[in-house]
Amino acid sequence: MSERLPLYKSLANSLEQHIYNGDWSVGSALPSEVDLCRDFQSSRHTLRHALQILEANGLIYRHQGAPTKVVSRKRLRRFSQSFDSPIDILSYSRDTYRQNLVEEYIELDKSLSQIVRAPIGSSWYHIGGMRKRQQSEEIIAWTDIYILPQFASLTKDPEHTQVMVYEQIEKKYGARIERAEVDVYAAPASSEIAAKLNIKHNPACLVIIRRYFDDQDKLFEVSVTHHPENKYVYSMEFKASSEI
Amino acid sequence: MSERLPLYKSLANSLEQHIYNGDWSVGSALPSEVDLCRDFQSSRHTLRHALQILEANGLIYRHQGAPTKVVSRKRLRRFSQSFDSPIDILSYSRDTYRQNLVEEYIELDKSLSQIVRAPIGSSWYHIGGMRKRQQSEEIIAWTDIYILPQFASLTKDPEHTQVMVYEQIEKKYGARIERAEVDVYAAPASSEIAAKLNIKHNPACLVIIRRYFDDQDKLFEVSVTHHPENKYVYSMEFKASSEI
DNA sequence: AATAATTACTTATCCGTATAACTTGTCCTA
DNA sequence: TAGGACAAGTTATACGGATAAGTAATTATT
Repeated sequence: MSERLPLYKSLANSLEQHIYNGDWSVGSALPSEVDLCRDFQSSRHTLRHALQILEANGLIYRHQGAPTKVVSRKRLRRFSQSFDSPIDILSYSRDTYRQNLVEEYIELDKSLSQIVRAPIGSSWYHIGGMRKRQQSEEIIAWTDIYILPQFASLTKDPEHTQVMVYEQIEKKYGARIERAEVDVYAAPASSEIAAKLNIKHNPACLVIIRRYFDDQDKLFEVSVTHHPENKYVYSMEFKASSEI
Repeated sequence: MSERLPLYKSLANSLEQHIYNGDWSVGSALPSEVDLCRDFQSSRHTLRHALQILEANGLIYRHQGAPTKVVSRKRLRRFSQSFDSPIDILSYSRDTYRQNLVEEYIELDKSLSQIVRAPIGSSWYHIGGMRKRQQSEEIIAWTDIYILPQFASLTKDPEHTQVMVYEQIEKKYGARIERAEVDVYAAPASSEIAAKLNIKHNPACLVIIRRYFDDQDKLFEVSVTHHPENKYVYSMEFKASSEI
C-alpha cells in the first residue's frame, strides 16, 4: 500500500497541490521550467514529465515559446469510451442489417432542416429503411439517413446494407469523421413510421439522431433512428482516462 | 504544408507503418528499445516518445520488464467527450434541482436487482424525487437514486438537492468514479411514476440508467431517470482525439 | 505613431548515460 | 514434480547537457 511514488508523479502531485492552493492563480503563468527545476530540485526531464501529466489533466496549457499558463484549479477528469473500437458507440452490432425501402434526392423543408441542422432547400440524398436482426428478422428500428448527394452512389455497393454508411463514405470517398453529435430523446412515432415499424397501440419511440462532421467540420451525414419501445437499449461505458 | 516533422513523430509514423505492414505481427513482441534505437538511428528518449504515441493509439502494449507487444495493426480512433467538464455527459445542467419525495433503506427485490445489477436482497438507500427546472418549475424527470447505505447521511447536507449525488459521495466520502455505465431506452412509465410526473394520456418515457463504479470497480450508485416525452434531449458530442 | 527588426526568454526537441524495477525463463533443490 | 533462487533481458525512472523553435517585449526604423 505504501509503495513509493516515482519522482515525476510525486512532483506532479506537488505542483497540482500548489495550483489547487492558489499559489499560482488561474490565468497566470507558471515559473519557467528552469526555475521550477531549481525550486523543486529535479531535472528538467522529470519536471516536464510531471507537467505533461498536469497538462493531460487540464490544469495547465503549454505552448512552445510562451510561459506555461494555469488553466484550471481543479483536475478535470476525462471520461472516454472504452470499447475495443470506441467508435462503436455510434453504430450497431454486426448481427443486424438495413433493408432500404426509400432512396431519393431531396431538398430539406423546414422541419427536416431543423432535424438535420442544415439550411432549408439544401440538397441531400435520402435513404429510408428498416434495421432488422440477422436471424430473427425482428424489426429493431426505422432509419432515415441523409447524406450529401455526391455520396449517393454508395448504395450500389453490394455490401451496402451490411456496413454502416459513414464507414462506406470513409472508405470510398476518403472522408474522415472528426466529430459526431448524438441526440437521444423519446417521442411519438409519426403515423407513417408507426406503420412501417408495424406498431399501432403505442407509438412511443427512442429517437437517436447522429450527425457526422469531417475534418473541415462539414456535415456529411445525418441519421435519424426510431426505435420502438423496449426494442433497443443504447448502452455506453465511460472510463476515467489515466494520467499518461 | 511541407513542414518538417520532429524526429519522434516521424519515427512513430515509421513504426506504425511497419506494424501496419505486418513486419511485426499482432501478438508478437517488438524488438527491444536498444535494438530499435540501433535500427532506427535514434536515442532512446526519442524512441520512447514515439512508442508512447503508438501506445496512446492502441497499437502496442508496454509494461515494465516485459517486451513490448503489438496489440493492433491499425490505429484505433478514440472518440471522447469534448465538454469543458467531460463528466457533464453524466449529469444535468446547473439550472435544475432535485426535490426529494422518498428516502428509505431498501433491500433489492428481483426486478430492482435487474435494474441496479446488484444481488437480490442487498441493502441500498433509496432516494426518489423529481428534477425541476430552476425558474419555470417545469418537471423534467422522475429520478430514483440507489446508493450504498453508508452514504445515506449525505441527504442531510444543505446543498444536497443542488449537487449531483455522485459528486457529494466523491466529496464527502473520498470515493472516486473510475467507470460509469449508461443505458438509454424508451419505455412506458409505471402508473406511479406517471402520477408523479403528472402525465396521463401517454406514459412513454426516456429512461436513463447510470451506474457508477469506484476504483475497486465496486458499484456505489445507480440512478434511474424517467423523462417524459419531449421534455428532455440527451445530447453528446464526440471528437476524434489527437495522438498526445 | 506605426511598423519592422532585434533580443531575451521560454518551451520543444534530441542526444548520452546510469540505475532501478520488473518479467521471464533456467537451473537447482526438496 | 513443484517450488524457490537466480540470471539475463527488458522497460521505467532519473540525471545532465546542448540546440532549435517559437513568443513577446523591446528597440530601432520609417
